[in-house]
Amino acid sequence: MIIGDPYSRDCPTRKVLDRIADKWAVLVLGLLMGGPMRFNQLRRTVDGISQKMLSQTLKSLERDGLVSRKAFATVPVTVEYAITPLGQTLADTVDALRVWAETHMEAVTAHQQRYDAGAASGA
Amino acid sequence: MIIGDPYSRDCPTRKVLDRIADKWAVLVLGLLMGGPMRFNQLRRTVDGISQKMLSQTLKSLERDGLVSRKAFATVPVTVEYAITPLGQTLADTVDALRVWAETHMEAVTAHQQRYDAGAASGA
DNA sequence: CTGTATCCTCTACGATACTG
DNA sequence: CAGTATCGTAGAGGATACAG
Repeated sequence: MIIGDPYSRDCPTRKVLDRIADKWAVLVLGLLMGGPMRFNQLRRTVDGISQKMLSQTLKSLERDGLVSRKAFATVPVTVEYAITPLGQTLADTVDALRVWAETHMEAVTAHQQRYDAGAASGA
Repeated sequence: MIIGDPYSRDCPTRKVLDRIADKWAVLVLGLLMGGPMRFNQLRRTVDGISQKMLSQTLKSLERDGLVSRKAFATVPVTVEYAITPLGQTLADTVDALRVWAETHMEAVTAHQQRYDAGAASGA
């Protein structure tokens, strides 16, 4: 049954991949590393996210235990989201990708340009 | 304009994220770590991938310089794909995610179940 | 302020068929 | 065997409006 085989359809590793695939989740997670934030505060900070996606992302992160939600019964309801210890471990891991990007993105871009130039001239 | 800010729309880090987001790319990359493979060989090994996606994925990986393509002018054309040194560095980084998954996936799943149970009862 | 529900579009992907 | 081109569909995600 090979539960650890990423090449089979049902594998926990693929699930993590899908979570990382969600760029909004990664972005929000990274943002919360800097401390708790409120809903609209997140929305304003993450460039381009819609309420729907933010809401959806936060709910998903909370369900996974990566982020915690705390509501305050103030007059206009206030909600604070914070990263959990578990979420912190994932965020740290994902951060390695950011480092990779910063280190190698230039090489990738350069290669893309060479590739595009070559493909255009029929090579 | 903060080009290095992942929270702005145009940021190299987001591009890497998008690449990782592509589970097929990750899967193929991981597979090629074990040595060069041919097109249909990859197709047979990666459970559930379509020719279209495999073709597309390989082309994309090649363009990024993460994978190299070598064609042999045999009677039925033979093509071999191999991971590049650059691709290797990414694969290694991504592997950290696999490790995270194996380490924490159980905790995540457990939390999901608790969450679902709580949400159902209205807590 | 913090969400949820609805609609609507747009694209990613699979299936299929065809070429070198 | 290795790919490309076309078509159809399902789902992701944005915009909007509404509710607690």
